[in-house]
Amino acid sequence: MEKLTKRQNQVFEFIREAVAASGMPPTVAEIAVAMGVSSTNGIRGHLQALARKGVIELVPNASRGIRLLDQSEAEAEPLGLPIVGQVAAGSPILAQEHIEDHCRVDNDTFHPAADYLLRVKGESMRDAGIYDGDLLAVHRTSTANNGQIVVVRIEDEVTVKRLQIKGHMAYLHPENPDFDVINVNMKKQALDIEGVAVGVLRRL
Amino acid sequence: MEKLTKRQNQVFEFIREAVAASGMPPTVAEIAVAMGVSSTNGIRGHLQALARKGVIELVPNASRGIRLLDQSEAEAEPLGLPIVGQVAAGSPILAQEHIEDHCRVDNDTFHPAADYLLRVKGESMRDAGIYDGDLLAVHRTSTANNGQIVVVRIEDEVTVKRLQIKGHMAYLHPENPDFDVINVNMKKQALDIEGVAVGVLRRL
DNA sequence: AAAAGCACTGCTTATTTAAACAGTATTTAT
DNA sequence: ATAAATACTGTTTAAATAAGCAGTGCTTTT
Repeated sequence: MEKLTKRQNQVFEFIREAVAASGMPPTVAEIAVAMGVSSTNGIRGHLQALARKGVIELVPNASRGIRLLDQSEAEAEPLGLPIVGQVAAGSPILAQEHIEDHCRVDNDTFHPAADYLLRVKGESMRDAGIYDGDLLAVHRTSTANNGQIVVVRIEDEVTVKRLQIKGHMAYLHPENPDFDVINVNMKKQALDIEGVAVGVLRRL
Repeated sequence: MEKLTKRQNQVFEFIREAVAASGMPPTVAEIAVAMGVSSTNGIRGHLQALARKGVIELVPNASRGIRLLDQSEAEAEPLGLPIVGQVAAGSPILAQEHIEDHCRVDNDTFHPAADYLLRVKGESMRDAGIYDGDLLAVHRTSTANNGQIVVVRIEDEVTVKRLQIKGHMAYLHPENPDFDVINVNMKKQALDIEGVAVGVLRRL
């Protein structure tokens, strides 16, 4: 960005202060008075220079037609919760390569607190209001109660289902009649609970 | 604070949107065009009413002399998005008394950005994956396209439906066969679009 | 040394804009 | 029932405002 002259900077600062103070941009005449300049034309040059240098935009023939363009420095923003996409077989859910993005959602939005957002694949939980592409807020835990929607890993596959445990059998219920219940004999097969669902976030 | 009429609310909303979009308040004539009113005088009355009710301040003889007051959550970033519950007839959706709570969700999680979260009542949008108690992320706007899920005000009632406009008829489609389509003849009944749904947030 | 840019004065003109006047019809409150 | 507030149409006027023209010094760059 081209540098402003000292005077241009004064004019720019005045415009910013005026907008902050009164909620509307100043007129050219108001700037002239504030700058101690007797002609509005003395200011017009500055405005055109500011517009050319990209810090403001001038709206032709509009009163107070000065638009501040924010070239605000990117502030150090908290990353928020990681969005986890496809999980490769055998690797931890929160491995770096699974993190598609971040979403600035406060983790205490949910109870218990969410640790990450899992992008849901498929329609198997449709009737629970969880659709393909939704972000499922997940609280990491290795224990869950019957009836909770859980993120589980069976034979290196990660899936989301409603949990029911009876003795050594685990039944993973989909919420869609087109899908079958998955039966897991925990004496023969490993069933790892990765977390419980604590919320849903969908972008329309 | 004294409640606004429906029309006054529309005018107030437009001013807010205009300030946000262009960085300066609109002229009376611009508001008149946006409201579909042929005389600026039709708007002056609204502005004076809004000033009397304390939501704006009018600067005499100044072009664009409209100052938005009530900076409540204008820069209340740490609070996050307001959660709006039951909306009383005739008052702005974001009126203080409707705000149940806040949720620290970054508004650019959604596109376009969400302005507030509306707590959904009833099951009429169930098959769109929007359930009773869900928080609907809403972008404030007074215009929407066919097929979008919108927040509308009909006869002072606020409701969420899928929008379809054909000529002077508006059809508000529920997403649940147990509910009927609402037909609104816009020549007879006012239909005010309060915003479009941009996301869903559910706490399990 | 010349050219370009900066920072103005002073004046004029056209457009934008707020605001006032004079009405009408409808709704809401007393 | 009456008054007040709401929600306008249509026109006019004057103030506010942007923008153009023609200059004057001064400083910085080429």
